[in-house]
Amino acid sequence: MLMTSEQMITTVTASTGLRAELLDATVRLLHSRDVAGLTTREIAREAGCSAGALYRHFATKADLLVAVAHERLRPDFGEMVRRVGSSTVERNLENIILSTQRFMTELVPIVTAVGADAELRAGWGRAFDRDDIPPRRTVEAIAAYIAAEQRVGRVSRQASPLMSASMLMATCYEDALVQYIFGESTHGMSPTRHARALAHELWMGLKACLQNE
Amino acid sequence: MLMTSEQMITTVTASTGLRAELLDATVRLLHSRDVAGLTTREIAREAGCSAGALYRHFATKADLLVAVAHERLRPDFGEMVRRVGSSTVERNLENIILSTQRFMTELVPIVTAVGADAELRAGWGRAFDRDDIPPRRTVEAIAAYIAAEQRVGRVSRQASPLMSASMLMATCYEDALVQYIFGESTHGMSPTRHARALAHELWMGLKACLQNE
Amino acid sequence: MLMTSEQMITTVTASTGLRAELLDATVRLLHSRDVAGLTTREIAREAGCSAGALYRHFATKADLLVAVAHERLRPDFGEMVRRVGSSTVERNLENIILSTQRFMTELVPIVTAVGADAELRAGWGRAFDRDDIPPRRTVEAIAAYIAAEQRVGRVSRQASPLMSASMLMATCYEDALVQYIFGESTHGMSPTRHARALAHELWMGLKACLQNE
Amino acid sequence: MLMTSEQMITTVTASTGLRAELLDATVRLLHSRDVAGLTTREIAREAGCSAGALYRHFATKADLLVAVAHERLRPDFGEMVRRVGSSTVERNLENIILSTQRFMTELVPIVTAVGADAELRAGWGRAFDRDDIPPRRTVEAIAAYIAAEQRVGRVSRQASPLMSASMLMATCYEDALVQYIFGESTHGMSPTRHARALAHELWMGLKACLQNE
DNA sequence: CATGAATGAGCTTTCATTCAT
DNA sequence: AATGAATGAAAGCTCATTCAT
Repeated sequence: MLMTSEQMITTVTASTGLRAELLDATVRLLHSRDVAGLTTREIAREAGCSAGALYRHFATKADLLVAVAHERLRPDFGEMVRRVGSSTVERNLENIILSTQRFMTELVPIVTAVGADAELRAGWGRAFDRDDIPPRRTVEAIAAYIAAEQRVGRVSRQASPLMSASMLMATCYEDALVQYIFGESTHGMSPTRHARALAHELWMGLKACLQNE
Repeated sequence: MLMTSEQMITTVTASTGLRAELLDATVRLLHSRDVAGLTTREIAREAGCSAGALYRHFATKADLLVAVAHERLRPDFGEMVRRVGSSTVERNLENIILSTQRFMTELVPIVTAVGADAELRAGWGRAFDRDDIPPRRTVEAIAAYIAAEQRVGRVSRQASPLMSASMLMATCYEDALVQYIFGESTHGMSPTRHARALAHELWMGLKACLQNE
Repeated sequence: MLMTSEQMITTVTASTGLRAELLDATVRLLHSRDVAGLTTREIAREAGCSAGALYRHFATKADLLVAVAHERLRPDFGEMVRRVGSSTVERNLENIILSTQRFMTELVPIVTAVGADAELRAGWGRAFDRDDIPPRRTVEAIAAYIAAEQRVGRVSRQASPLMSASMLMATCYEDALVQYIFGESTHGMSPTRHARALAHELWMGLKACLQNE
Repeated sequence: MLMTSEQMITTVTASTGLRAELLDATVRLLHSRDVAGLTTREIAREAGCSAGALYRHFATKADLLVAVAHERLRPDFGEMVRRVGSSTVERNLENIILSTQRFMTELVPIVTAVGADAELRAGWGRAFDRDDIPPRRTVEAIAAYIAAEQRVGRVSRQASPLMSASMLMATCYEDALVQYIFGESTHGMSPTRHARALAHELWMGLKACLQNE
């Protein structure tokens, strides 16, 4: 089985330290769609500690959000590769999309909050290796699956795993973003239907004219 | 000819009223990539009026930004349909992508700023008809082109114009967003190369096995 | 006549603008010996305006204090030179000392407050030309008088006007500082007696063995 | 031999108790020119103990600084008197000035920090006997040397040892203060040249017209 | 006794908004 | 209608001090 949203993002264990409590509180506030309340004071309150306590664990607010990105936003698509060759590619893509959808629903508020603040943006820019930014990691994980299918002959040689993975991820992100802002998705589809439609469309390109190869 | 970036976003008519001047000034500042500096004072200065004058035309800053979305962020892909049947589909897609890339580069800071503020988000949510939200309009414009090519037989009947248009738009948005936050794109490609690669990958899916149809 | 303390430091005109009011309020607080209360809020309150209003006139607290230094701490010893040749040198020195004493009494709290804050210190360091720092100006004004007396033959050719002026100023500063901190001067003398004693001692060095020249 | 800077300020005995360690740590940090960073935490860290441990020895930070003044800032010019009659007075003065310069360089940040805080100022005011404040002690030590030279006939009877000592000390203090705030001395002289010039000028006054006595 | 996490008041600064002119 | 000075409620962050362990 593919993992659930929680598993993808973080194992929400009973946070022992205040540090973990603060990370959790931040994610919780971010999900509450009330980014205006994403103040250090509010985060501290949500974590059940004082305003100053936050700064014992994170030098700046930017650092806290970088830590959130590092420690709470690391999707693990590792299991997917094991499904290579089994089921159908289209069906596997559909499952990957469903997982990515859930992941993006959680990611959007955070990315939006960081993107809107020049300092946080710069903080993230600095915090990640040039070659290890989160979206690349996600894309590469998905691309790895597609490339594997390509190797076993279930995906056309002409397809670019990276571009297709990129389209998959981007479409899920955009859908989550539109839902975040407008309350409904671009195409009034349910997540399930959207996943099926997207998987189908991607599969069209990936199979290409396999019979001709 | 494809339209320039400015044309895509708004017809910069000679703004007569102060109201229009303020909307234009806001868009201009938003383009300068400094969303943090998007203060009412700065907008007023850019529009050449006083801080207080702004409030004679917009009750709040949120209202101003909603108006910007309504009246200044309406991309017009109309011309694209005229290219149906000419050149090659892949080449036309590439041009559409190049335009969309530019559009998204300008859109990202605005969407990010709105998305980060609960009040602005709610404002946008209220300001647009359920069936007329901006992304849908953009997607539909692109889908219209694809559907037209489908009708003239240059795109596979099995392709979904809407889903493909959606992937195109989303991929451009995501690329612009990553560049906005991390300074470089997910795949170290130049916009031109990325446009070509994306057009190619989309074309793989759209042509499908045309010869079999 | 030598000018009074107020004249030396600033003509306390009825402050019209808020800017002047803020400068005055700052000087007033500084004199109140309660440097802990030298917060922007307190300064604003003393000036009778809101916390934010201060920042319409000064970009930072450091800038405000630099302005205080520039516009409120400019002693004018110009008149002294006119006394060259008249009265006795010792008597003139005594008057200069009395003025300098009053000046230093006002200067000490400000210099102390600035010196104690790394940022303010750096601000002052930047605000003044390398060759035009306040103490140098004061010393040179006094030295100018001594040099003039030297030219008319009432002070020994062997004396260094600059060093003597420096000793005069420093001694007055030190006396004011000790009084500021300990409540009484280093030598339990009254200002008047101290001025006389200091003038006498300086005169000892300045006349040297005039009869031998 | 004249004593070194360390000897002048405090005998750095092997601090056994934590109390002494804290006093030493404070002096050390004060010397590092970063008075702004003089936090209780930093002091504790420098002393190798925890933040809370400090409060077992000193009720407040103010108390700690008062203790520092009492127990660590007692310059001892005692050895100087032994040089009476030997070398030349001017040369001896030069050496005294060099020592005083070093002492003042270290004293300035402390005095500034104390002077800027009303509570610390009051603490120091209370901590010292009216007749035993630190500057008086320093002045008297220097004056003792001058008076001794006076007794052996190498300094004019008309000179006031106390006033001259006062000028010497004040000039050194002022020089150190200006250097602390503005980064360079009032007269762009090196400490060595300044010491020579000051010694010379003082000597002018002290010798007076010795031949006439 | 020592620890160091936690407190919370207070600091400088920003900015949407108001209102006397 | 327009101005722009003034407001004042936050914001992020610091640090002397306390207290359960």
